[in-house]
Amino acid sequence: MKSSRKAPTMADVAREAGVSPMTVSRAFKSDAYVNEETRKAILAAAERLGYVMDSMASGLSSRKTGFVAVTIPSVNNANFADTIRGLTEGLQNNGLQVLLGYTSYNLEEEERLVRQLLTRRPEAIVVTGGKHTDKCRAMLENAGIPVIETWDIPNNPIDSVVGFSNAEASAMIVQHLVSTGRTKIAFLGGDTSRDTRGFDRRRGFTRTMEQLGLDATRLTEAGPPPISMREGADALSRLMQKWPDTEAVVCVSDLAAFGALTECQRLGIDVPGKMAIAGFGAYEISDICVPPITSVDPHCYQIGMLSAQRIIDLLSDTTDETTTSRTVLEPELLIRASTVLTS
Amino acid sequence: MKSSRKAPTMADVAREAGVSPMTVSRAFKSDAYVNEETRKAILAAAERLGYVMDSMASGLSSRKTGFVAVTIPSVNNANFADTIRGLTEGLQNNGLQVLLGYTSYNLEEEERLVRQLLTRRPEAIVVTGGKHTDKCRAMLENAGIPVIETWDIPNNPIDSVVGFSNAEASAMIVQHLVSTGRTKIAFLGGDTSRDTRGFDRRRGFTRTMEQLGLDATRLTEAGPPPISMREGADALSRLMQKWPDTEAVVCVSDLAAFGALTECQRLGIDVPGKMAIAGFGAYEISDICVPPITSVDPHCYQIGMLSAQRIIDLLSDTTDETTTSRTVLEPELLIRASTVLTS
DNA sequence: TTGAAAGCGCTAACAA
DNA sequence: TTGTTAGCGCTTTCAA
Repeated sequence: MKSSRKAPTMADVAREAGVSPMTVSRAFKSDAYVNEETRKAILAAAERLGYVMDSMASGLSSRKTGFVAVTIPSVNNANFADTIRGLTEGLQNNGLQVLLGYTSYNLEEEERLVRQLLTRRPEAIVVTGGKHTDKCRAMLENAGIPVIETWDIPNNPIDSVVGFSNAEASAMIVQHLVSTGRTKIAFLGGDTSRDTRGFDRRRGFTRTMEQLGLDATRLTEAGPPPISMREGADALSRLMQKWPDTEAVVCVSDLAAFGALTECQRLGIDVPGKMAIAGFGAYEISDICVPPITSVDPHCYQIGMLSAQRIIDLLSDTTDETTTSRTVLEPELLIRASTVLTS
Repeated sequence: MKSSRKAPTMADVAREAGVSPMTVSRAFKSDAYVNEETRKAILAAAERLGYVMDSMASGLSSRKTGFVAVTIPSVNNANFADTIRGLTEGLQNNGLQVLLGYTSYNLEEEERLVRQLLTRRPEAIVVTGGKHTDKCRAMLENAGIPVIETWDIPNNPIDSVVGFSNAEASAMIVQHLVSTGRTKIAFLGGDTSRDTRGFDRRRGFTRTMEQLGLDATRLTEAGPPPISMREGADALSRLMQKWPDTEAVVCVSDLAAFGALTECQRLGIDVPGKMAIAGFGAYEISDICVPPITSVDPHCYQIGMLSAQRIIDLLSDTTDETTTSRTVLEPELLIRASTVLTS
């Protein structure tokens, strides 16, 4: 906070370089026609003055802010962080910048956040999930910009979708567990409608269990999201008190699954001998812990990348196509030692 | 992307409500003097038109964008995520919004990012660490806004500092390990100057070891940051080949420490019997894994909160004080079973 | 290839 | 309490 004098503007640079402001403006755009020599002179003048372009003013004038608004449930989550990376990387080559906010898994908070973000006139907006408050949905519909719903496959999408079936992810795991001979299978977490994705995973669990004619009532609550490792551990403890003969547990996330694994270690329950454990999210921990935990990879980074791609397509395409596209990713089952009997 | 017609402006709302644009502007500011009835009428009119304020235009005019720029090394890191949470929460009550970017632990990337962020005319900027490229430092110095350097205590700070001594964090751990009777202590990670904080932690290790007259040469490289759990595991494996009699290892982060712990489990090395393991960062995993891992809590959330507080103070304080303040947090040693011999 | 004029949507400053 | 005027710093559009 040294020099507190007013920041130089284009007019200042123009004066310094002996050209008109408009020429300075052109010199800073990669495309525009400017004599190579004058451009050099202008850039030098700008450098001398320590000029930094005001992209807010630029955006106001050109009606292109260069922002893409993104909302995620939590910043402290490796899965969403990967999606953000994919978005950022996919977008930055096109001069677009992510404007990020988090909702704390709260739809009212999402509404507040979306309202705030739209105020910045983003050129597109990416939201997590397909469930929103009515007002939020209305805002998104009327924003007049591309809207991408991710991490889910809404029945009634607002615009574009880049997601996967959370229910199917659970189904894959249940089928795998059954194939290893387990039938007394429990679900841990996903008990609140706040985390619609976790809720969907639990629904996928019960549905698949029922289809296979198995008992789908072993549902252990673990509280509102995000479920911590500790909550996963506590939930497993309660689970074993209630249904001591449980042979396998499907957890709403790898973090909960790891907590459950540690609880088994503390309780002296052999994994996978006595108990199989599976998670969700392909977090690094499930790959490296002992034993490694079976998980499902939803391809978080890809979700971000494909969303970015979609946005770029929509923004560059002049034809005002109303085709609401739907990109569905296939979750990948990662079978690991926590569910495999090596007998 | 339904209604693609032009978004309503204040002028539209003013017309709809039968007042002047200026009155609409006032109606949207919480402080300004507006008749309660006219305000209601205006808000109703805005609602009817689906009006959303353009805070870019507002910022241009008022010279207050409401942005606070923040750079962190990585989004996918629970520690930095906590700092972001602290910042966001501390700032939002004052109508300030975090504009986030990540540098991938790369100073050139930081420079690029800072340049881009300054373009948005933030009212303050928060950066991680005290090491920057010369150009980046110059930009920060000339930005004319409060600059907060965090997560470190630079010798020559740009402006304000909210940090802690990474070297001291290591010192605390070394002293603790020595107090438990270990002398053959190694350090894992922090071998690259890219991660200045990790580097400082390693320096703190060697310095403390030397002060205690112990061998400070057992330094195991783990590659450029971020160090994954897997890299921690691999590094421990190499460490044991090179110095099989090592009794304790100080890891650059809890993630590396957990990786090391799992490797010990795979190698059949008893922790803490044969080997003590300590980490850094107070990640949840180190609290819940078996055995739990001794760590140091740098109070990440507090760093964010205090930075936010400092920014608010600086922005509200009209006196143009040049006092570069320095807030130093005390890391907290969390002694856990991974280093404690229960004999 | 460059410049001049007008205005993006809003608010500061003043006047009523 | 409300309105008027004049920009904020840039780009669009048109003319040179």
